[in-house]
Amino acid sequence: MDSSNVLELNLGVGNNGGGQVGQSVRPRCPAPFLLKTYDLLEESGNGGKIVSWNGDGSGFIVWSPAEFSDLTLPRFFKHNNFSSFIRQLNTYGFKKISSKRWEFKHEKFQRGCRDMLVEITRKKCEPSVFPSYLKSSSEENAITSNNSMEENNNNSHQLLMEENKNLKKERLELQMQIAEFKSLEMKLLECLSQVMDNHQNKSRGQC
Amino acid sequence: MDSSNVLELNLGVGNNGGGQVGQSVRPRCPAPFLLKTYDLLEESGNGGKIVSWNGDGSGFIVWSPAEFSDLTLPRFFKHNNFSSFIRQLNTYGFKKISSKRWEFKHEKFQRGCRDMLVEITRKKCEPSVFPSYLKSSSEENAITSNNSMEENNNNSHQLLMEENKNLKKERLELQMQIAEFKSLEMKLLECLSQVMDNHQNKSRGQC
DNA sequence: GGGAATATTCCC
DNA sequence: GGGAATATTCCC
Repeated sequence: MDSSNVLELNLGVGNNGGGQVGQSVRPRCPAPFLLKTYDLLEESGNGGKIVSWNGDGSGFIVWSPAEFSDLTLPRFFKHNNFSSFIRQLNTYGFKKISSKRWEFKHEKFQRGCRDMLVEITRKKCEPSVFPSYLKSSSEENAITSNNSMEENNNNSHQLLMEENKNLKKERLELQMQIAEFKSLEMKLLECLSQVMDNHQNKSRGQC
Repeated sequence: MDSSNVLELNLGVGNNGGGQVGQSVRPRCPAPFLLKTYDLLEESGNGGKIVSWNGDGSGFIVWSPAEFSDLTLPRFFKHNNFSSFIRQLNTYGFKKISSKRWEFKHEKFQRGCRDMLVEITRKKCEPSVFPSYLKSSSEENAITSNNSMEENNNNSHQLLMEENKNLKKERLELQMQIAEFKSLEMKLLECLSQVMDNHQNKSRGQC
C-alpha cells in the first residue's frame, strides 16, 4: 500500500515542485524541460535531419548541433545555446552514450513513453563538503515518520521535537564558530596589510 | 600594493560570481538585471511614454505596463511578463513608492549613476551570521505547534518536519561557510608567511 | 512581497 | 560533468 507515504515523506525532506508541505502528493506532471524535449522529438518537423530518436527509441541523437541550436532550441526554450541544453540534460541525469555523436539516453526517457517522464527527477545538488550528514538525517526522518499513525504519531512527534531542539543548538554553535572566523579573518587581513605597509616603508617587520 | 591583494584573496576563496558566502567583497560589475534596467531607462526610445526616470532621477516609473511588457521587456530580457520584472526588482531591494502608479526606487539606483549599481546586491543570498528570517520562522513554528492536539496534530507535525528540513538545510550552509573560512584562513596565513619571508630576505615584496 | 522550484548562464 | 550564481516561473 502506501508508497504514497514514502513519497510524501521524501517530499517533506527534499525539495519538490511547488513546495507545499502537507499536500497530497503525486502524479505531478513532468518537468517542463522533459516535456519540451520529448515533444521536440515527436514533432520531427524536419524529417529527423536535425534531431531524432535513435533506432530503438531508447534515446535520441542531435544530428546537427548548429541547426538544432539555431532553429529548434529557440522554439522550445528561452535560449539558443546548445550547452545550456546539455546542462539541463545532465541535471536530469541523461547520459551521453557516444563520444562520436551527440546521442543521449535516460532510462525513463523513451519513445512512446511520455507518461514515464514523470519518473525523471532533477539531481539534487548535495554539496560535496558534508554529503553524509544530510543523507543520514534524511533517512532518520523517513524511518521515524513512516510508521502506522495513530500510536506512533505522538512518538514520532516527540522525536521530531527532540531532533529539532538539537538542530537549533547545533546551529547556534555553528554560528558562533562563524563569528569567530570572521573576527579572525579581519585580524589576519589587518595584520597582513600592516606587514605589507611596513615592508614598503622599509625593512622592519613584526606582526 | 594596496588593498587589491586583499580583494584578490577573498575572491579566490569562494564563488565570486554574485559574491556571497564569504562576503566581505563586492562584485566588480553590476548584476545584468540592473544594467539592463538602467539602460532601458536611458534608452528612452519612446520619449518616456512607456517608462522613464521620475522627476529628479531618484527612481523610475512604468507608465504603461502593457506596452512595457509587450515592447520593452522582450528586448532586454528573456520574457515579457511584468510580474517577473517586478519579482526581480523585489529581489534587488527596490521599493514601490506609490500605490497609484508603478514607481520604484532603490537608494543606489539613480539617473546618472550607473557606476553606483555595483552597490546593489541581491537580497536572498547573504547568509549573515544570525539570519533574522530564520529566527522568526522558528518562533512561529514553536508557537503554532502547541495547540490542542487531535486536529492540529497532523498540522503541527508537518510544521515540525518543515522546520526540521529548513534547519538541516541551514546547517549545511553554515558548514559550507565554515569550510570556506578554513580555506581562507589557510591562504591568508600562507600569504602572510610568504610576505614576511620576502621581507626578511631583503626588500622586494609581493604576495 | 517573497520562498522556492526550475531554467539559463558562467565557470572550473 | 557539474557547482553555483542569476533569471524566470509558480505559488502562497
